[in-house]
Formats: sequence, C-alpha cells, structure tokens
Amino acid sequence: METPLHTAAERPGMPAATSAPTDPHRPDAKPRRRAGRPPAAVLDQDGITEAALRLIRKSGYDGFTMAALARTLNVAPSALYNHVSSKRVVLVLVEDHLTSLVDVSAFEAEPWDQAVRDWAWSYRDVFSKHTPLIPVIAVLPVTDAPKTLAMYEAVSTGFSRAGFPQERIISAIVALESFIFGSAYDVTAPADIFDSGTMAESTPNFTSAVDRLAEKGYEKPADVAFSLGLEALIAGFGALRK
Amino acid sequence: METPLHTAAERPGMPAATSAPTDPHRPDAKPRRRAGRPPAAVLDQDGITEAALRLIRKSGYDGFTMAALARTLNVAPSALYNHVSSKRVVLVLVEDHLTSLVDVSAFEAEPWDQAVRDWAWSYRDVFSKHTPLIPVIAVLPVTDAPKTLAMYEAVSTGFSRAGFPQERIISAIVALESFIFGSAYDVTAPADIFDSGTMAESTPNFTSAVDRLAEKGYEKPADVAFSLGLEALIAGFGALRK
DNA sequence: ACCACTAAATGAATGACGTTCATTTAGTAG
DNA sequence: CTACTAAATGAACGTCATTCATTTAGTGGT
Repeated sequence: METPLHTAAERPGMPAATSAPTDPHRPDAKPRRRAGRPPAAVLDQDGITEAALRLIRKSGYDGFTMAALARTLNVAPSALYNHVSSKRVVLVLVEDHLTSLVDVSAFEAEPWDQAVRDWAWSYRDVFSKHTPLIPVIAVLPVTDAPKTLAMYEAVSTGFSRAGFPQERIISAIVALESFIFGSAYDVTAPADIFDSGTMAESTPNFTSAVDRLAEKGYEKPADVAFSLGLEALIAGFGALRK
Repeated sequence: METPLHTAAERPGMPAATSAPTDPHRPDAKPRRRAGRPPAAVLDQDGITEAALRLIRKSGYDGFTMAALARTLNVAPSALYNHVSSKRVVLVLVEDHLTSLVDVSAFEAEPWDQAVRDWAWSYRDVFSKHTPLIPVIAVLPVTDAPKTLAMYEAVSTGFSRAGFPQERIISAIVALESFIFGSAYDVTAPADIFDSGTMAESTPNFTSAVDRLAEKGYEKPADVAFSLGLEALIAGFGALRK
C-alpha cells in the first residue's frame, strides 16, 4: 500500500469556499472534493481492498455494497470503477488478500500430516468468516489471484517433499480444499439446524443420532465433524506416499 | 402517497372493450386474466416449485428472477407473494425437491461402503448443477425441508445398521456432506482454472503437479479428486464401526 | 339469502444496487 | 503550449425483489 492519501486536511484557501456541498441526511462526515481529477490520486486497488475488508468486517457481506464502500473511502461510487471493473473484482481482491492470511508455514517446519492439519484448520477458519467468497474462489482461475497461487505452491511443495506421486498432488489438494470449503459453511450453520421439531417421530434414527451427539457435546459440532473428516483424509492420503 | 392513480385504461371512448390487454413488445404469449381473484386458484407451492425448476434448467440461476418465474406461470410477479414470502423460500422449495432426487436406495440394498459411495456420487451430481443453492442448504434448518430430512433419516439408518456408534453418525454425515458440497463447486470450475500462465516460473512445484495430472488425464479432474477424497473418507469412517 | 371475512389475483410504486456516461479537472508526454 | 489521458463528480439507467391499494371471488355464520 503506497497510498499517499492526504489527510483530508488540505483545505486550500479561505474556509469560506463555504457551506459544504454536504446536505444529506443527518451527519457531516463527507464534505467531499469538487468534481474533476484531484491533485493526488485518492484511490488505488490496495486501498480499495483494505476498505472492503474493513467494511465487510463491520457490516458483513449484506452491508457490503459499492455505495457503502465508496462512502467509507469518501468517494463517489462511480470513482471505484476507474480502478476495478466490477464488484466481483473487489471480491477477488479480498479473496486473494484473505488467502495470504492462511498459514502454510507448517509445510516448512512440520511433518507432512501435521502440516496438512495446521494448514487445513487455518484455511477453514479464515473462510468460515467469509463464506460468500467461496463461490467466487471455487471457480477462480489462479492467474487472477497471485497470493492464492502462492499458497498452492507452498502446499504443492510440501506434498512433493513428503513423497507424494506428482500426478496425485493436485487431486489431493483439490479434495482437501473441497472439504475445507464445505466445512467453512458448516461453521456458520445455526446451532439448531438439526432440530427436527414436530417431524421427530418420523425420523427416529436421525433424531436419536442428533441427540446422542448433543449429549456429549462440549466441543463445537462443526469442529468435531471437521476433525473427523480431516483425519480420515490425512490418513487416506498419507498411504499414497512413496 | 396513496395516489389512486387512474389505471391508464380508462380511455372513456368507444373502441373495442376487446383487444387483449397485451401490447408489450414482440410476442403474444400473455393475454392474462383481469384483476381480482380468479374462479380457480392459479398458483400453489407445488406449481411454483415445478416452474422454478424448469426455469432454472432453461435459463440458469442468473435468469431465475421472480419476474421471469411469474412470466412462465402467466401471472403478475406480486401474485407469487400470496404463496411464498420471499425468493429465498422458492429456493428452499427447489432445494428440497432436488434432495428428493438424491439416490439413497443403496442403503437398503448394498453394504455400507458401497451405499455411501452411491449416495455421495448421486448427491454431488444433483447439486453440481445447482451450486447457487449450496449456501442455502448449508445453513438451512431441517425443519424447513421435509424431503431433506427424509434423506438424512435414510442415511442415518444406514449408518446405524452398519454398526456406527450413535454419537459419531451425525459428524460423519456432516463431514461427508461438506466434502460433497465443496466438490459440487469443483465440477463447475473452468478447465484451465490451474493454468498459472506467466507466473509459472515462480511456482515450479505447483505447475509441475498440474502438468503431471493433465498428462494422465482422460478422466475428468473433478471426478478424480472426488473419488480420491471419497474413498479416503469411506475407509477412514469404516474403521469406526463396531 | 345476506354479510363479513378472507384468499388470490392485478398493476402501480418503491427503494436498493450495480453500473454507465457526460463532464470537469489535473497531471503528463511530445 | 498542446494533446492526451487519468481520476474524480453527479446524474442517470435498468434490473430486481418486494409492498400496497384495489379488485374480484369463494366461504362460513346467522
């Protein structure tokens, strides 16, 4: 982020250019600049990405609109389109940034199985707070997301070093990723998602299984399921190594 | 403003009271009925669900709007809201119907591992054509989707009969489902999703792994990854049985 | 048989939201 | 100095989901 970002304090002349162009409803907040190219660029992709992330953290993906994003940047919505061609591109920028937060360091320091475990939990935790991005990532060409590509490289290298047959590496990573994405949704599910309510009588086996899980449930159900599946995948894939 | 706003059709004069109320652009197609409750109900939830499914098949989820849905039913968009409270409810109806297409019959006829295999492939295949529903399903209380609940019952029963410890059944199913949902996205990914383009030099291990997979690739990559992961899960979970 | 109530349709309006475009201003290359 | 281009503003636009007033028809109660 090499954003020069003036502090908005450059009020040039007399204060009395007067009476901000700001009326809208209640608050002050935006005496924006006048039309025309500003002396120093206000926006760039990094700044937009940061602002998007802040906005998403604060207001969620529902509150994440181009208008709201523009507002936090003190800019007209249309200004964004000088730097990104669509909202989808902003989402890709956010996605790529988030991927850089996924911890792949264990592939340098730990044995393969532990490295996969650490990476997978980290990956799931990052995206469980950003499930609306999953449909975007899942079909995103890696070319469009350099940091995501870097993660794949780190993981591939780990698999390679662990003695994985080359032609299985991608398939194994894809399978793990699929499980991780699906599990990320699971984290966000409501606690009573499996409460069968009035229909409980017609589903005795399911209802009983749900009850039995709940009895022993100090751990979060999503974590139990994730651990169970992840360990099975690690064990199964571990057997493929030469 | 509760402006009574004349109906624009009040042209007092003469000509034919006739001449369908249909002008819109090109085609005939909709000489709809006049205002007011029709003698026989035109809409119900089943009809809406069917029409939604047809529309989605024909136009995809992009073309699936409440207006388009209303058009195929020869009804005003607002009429839909007498039967469903939101578009989301329509999606839930569609989801529930699709789940009834998932084949659980193997749990009655095959050994546990083969039953899981058949069910999982069927489940993935159904929803790989409906990935926009996945965010809906993943957090949908089972109470709201009776056919989905029925599927869970069938699967739970299969696990129970196979000697699974009760308190692990739900976790195992959730893990499988997570993998299935993630894999459904994978099916829709573009073929060149892993083409690292100009960045190939900086990602040698990843690029090599991608190439090696492509060499041996008569099977669809998504199917290879799904099979690999599914077999690992089945093997791992199979060991939990008593 | 009448009457109140409710159900189910129309059609007009509303308010977001993503996006485009004409316009303005300012830096930059020849 | 002069084009050209980059980066803002602000006013549209088109699309959607959704709401509301209105109209008509079936229904249950007396």
